Amino acid sequence: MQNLSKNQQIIFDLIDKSPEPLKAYAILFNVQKKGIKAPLQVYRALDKLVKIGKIHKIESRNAFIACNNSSCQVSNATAFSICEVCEKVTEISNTNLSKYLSNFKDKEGMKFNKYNLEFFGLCKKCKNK
Amino acid sequence: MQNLSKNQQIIFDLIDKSPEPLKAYAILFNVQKKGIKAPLQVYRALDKLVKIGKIHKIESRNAFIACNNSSCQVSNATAFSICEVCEKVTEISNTNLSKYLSNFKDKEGMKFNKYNLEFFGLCKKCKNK
DNA sequence: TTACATAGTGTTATATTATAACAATTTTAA
DNA sequence: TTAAAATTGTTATAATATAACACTATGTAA
Ligand SMILES: [Zn+2]
Ligand SMILES: [Zn+2]
Ligand SMILES: [Zn+2]
Ligand SMILES: [Zn+2]
Repeated sequence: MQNLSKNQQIIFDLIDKSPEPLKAYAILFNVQKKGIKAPLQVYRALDKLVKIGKIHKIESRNAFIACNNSSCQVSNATAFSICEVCEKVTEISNTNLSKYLSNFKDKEGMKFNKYNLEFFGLCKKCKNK
Repeated sequence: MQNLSKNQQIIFDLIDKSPEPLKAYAILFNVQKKGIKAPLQVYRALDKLVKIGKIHKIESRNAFIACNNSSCQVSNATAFSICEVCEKVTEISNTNLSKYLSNFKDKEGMKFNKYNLEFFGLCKKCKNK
């Protein structure tokens, strides 16, 4: 559990308090008043935060959310649900699922040290409309 | 099983015969001799081909591969293994896995009509080096 | 404490990926 | 046959991400 650098902390705080995934340039816009002026400064912090598992990238949306799963300190096994109407994203923490996927072997018996799963559908709210 | 339009067919053929996932601008470069000159022409064909399940997008790589799974004619349930060394991508067709994921319910009992799963690790070849 | 490695910062420029907007043509099906 | 839906062509531009270089801060081990 290492300390974050200045830029990493600024960017993590922003993502962590956001109710929705944030895109890199939205982050850039938001942190310019704090002195972070260039895309690279944002992307470097994002890369590091992803690497240490403080945030995750939602690949299908090119957006970033804070990890909500204390046991997920390394970002090697992630699962999300994504509402196709309101774009609400929720990290899924399900022991059964993560066990199943971590132990999954392909046809040739290969196991994988990392996975990312994205479910798509309607969230509860959007379903009841 | 609808027929493909001219541009869709050209682009599908290219992806289908490629041993590796292709990126949109690599596709564009390759089909320029066939008269497809602009990014949008490529992206429109890709969108359609993804929609009808003839190809899939590898989200973490922004690249496209042909579907190798005859039962996967709609692209609503996809799984891939990706080698982090040589970038080889293989579509996984595993009844047990797809059943498990299609029936998965989250904490609130929600089911999802669609998912995409990407495994990362070393392919057989890269592992034995 | 010095020196070395590692990680982080700041900056400019540029590469890569993807869509907006508009006009025309072709295909499909009632 | 005619109207809707799908596809095409084109120019311009938006959005996402990295290269390259110079410098600074931090940790660590002699
Ligand atoms: Zn997490
Ligand atoms: Zn919703
Ligand atoms: Zn498929
Ligand atoms: Zn490999």
